Amino acid sequence: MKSIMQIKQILAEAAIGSEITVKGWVRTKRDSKNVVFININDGSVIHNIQAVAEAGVINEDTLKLITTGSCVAVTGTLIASQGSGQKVELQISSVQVYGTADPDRYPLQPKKHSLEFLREIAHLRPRTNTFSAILRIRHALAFAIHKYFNDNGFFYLHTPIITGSDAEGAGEMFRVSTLDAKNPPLNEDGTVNYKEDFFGKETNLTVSGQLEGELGAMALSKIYTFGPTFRAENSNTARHLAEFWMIEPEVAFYELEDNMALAEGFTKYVINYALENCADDLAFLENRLKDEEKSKKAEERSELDLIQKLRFVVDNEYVKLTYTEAIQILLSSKRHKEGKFQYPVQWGIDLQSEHERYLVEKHFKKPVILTNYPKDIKAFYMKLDDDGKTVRAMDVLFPGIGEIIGGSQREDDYSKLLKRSREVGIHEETIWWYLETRQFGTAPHSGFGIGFERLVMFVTGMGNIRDVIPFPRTPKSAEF
RNA sequence: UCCUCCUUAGCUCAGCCGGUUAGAGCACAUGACUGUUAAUCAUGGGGUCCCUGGUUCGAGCCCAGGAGGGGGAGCCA
Repeated sequence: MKSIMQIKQILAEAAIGSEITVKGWVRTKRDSKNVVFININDGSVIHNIQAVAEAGVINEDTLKLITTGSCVAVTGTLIASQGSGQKVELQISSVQVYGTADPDRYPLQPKKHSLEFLREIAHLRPRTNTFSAILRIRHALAFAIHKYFNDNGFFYLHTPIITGSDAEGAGEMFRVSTLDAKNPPLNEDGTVNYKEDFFGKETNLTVSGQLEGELGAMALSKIYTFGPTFRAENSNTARHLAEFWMIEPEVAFYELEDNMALAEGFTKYVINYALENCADDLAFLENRLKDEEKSKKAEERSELDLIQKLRFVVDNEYVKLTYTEAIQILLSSKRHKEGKFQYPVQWGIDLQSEHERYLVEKHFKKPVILTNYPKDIKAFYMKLDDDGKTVRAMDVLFPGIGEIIGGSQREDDYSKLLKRSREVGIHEETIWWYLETRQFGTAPHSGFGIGFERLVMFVTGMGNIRDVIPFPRTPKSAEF
């Protein structure tokens, strides 16, 4: 009996001489008078398998249908390759064409395409080496995240996607409604009457599962969320999506220091997992980046190759310092003294990208965890420090990506939390359920959020977040 | 949302000071080739110069408006 095997399996374990059927998509076909070569990829691994046929084995009509992008099933015998590019190849005995791909219309050619062009054909780009590698790494990272938390006693908590709370303050929200947009029911004062809406109130897509995550942590002690998150911000950058995936651990009895250790251990684990399980894909992306760097000026080239860079993060301790210490470093920097920062540096400012980049990429040259920010530039739920000026916040900054994690120890004192929420204008009737956790068995606890796509960007070395998610959603763009 | 750059063949791009019939490489088609590696060689087909309006004897090129995209900033993850 012929076995259907994935190319990954064949290359790893199939015995010479075995009869095999490969099913996949044709990358290239090369033929000469006596022999034809077909390179097939099935997405299981970055490598293709080369199938070979002597002239006459495949009839001419079938051969014509085998073009770049077509889908085929090839049956044959695995033999040692005479060529130098591969160890084994499939000696074809029969070919079935599942689906043709008209070369005049199929947009993927056996050549390099720009990432911008591939974004316009997002329905086909997973068939390229670059995107299949990214998608495999994305999968591996997602799996590693669940594995890390599971192995460390965390429970996966599903927080709501549609939320009735509008108090997270994490950004603009997408409204969820079944009301007739052209003719909504109105109140007497002319405003929309959401009592008539599906849920009987205004609802939105979630911008964060954190508040609900805290509810879980107050029962299960260690939880994490991993789900889609939506922000209706008009952000047009290579680092923002309107729909992205976020991981948010929340842990009872953790203080800020424990939270920092969790963030460091977690990121190192998942990056190391990719290094150990995605070596071929990472090597491919590293070479791709090297090619790209050749067209850059020498001073803009990165000092480390992709894999070296990932190793470096895994092998070195993150720098930990307070916001106040960071401001001091910036103030005493040559760049500040020469007036080269575009934005002024002063205690109390929210650090700008240029400041974060200076700290991470120039000063320390490794991941940095900044803590204890001024309370006025951070969220209402962060625990106030004893000095009354700063909060127990932490941001993890990665080279090239910037902020990859934002987190904090949460305010567990009911009266302080209530006071702070009033100060920032959040009505207690909208978050009464959140406030109650501080009235019923409150506990010190901490957590953070990490943008999944930003992590995938860092691991793959991709420069645009639209290229690490299969179907990016950004302002003015929701194709596919 | 702001600043900035870009839009010419399927793709990546060139196109001089505004002047005849808009070019190249790759891709594609056809042919050649005794095992190729994004094969090679030869030949060939292929254009709404993003859209609208304007200036001009004449616009791919200049001007105005619009659309789409890239990079940077803000906001953040």
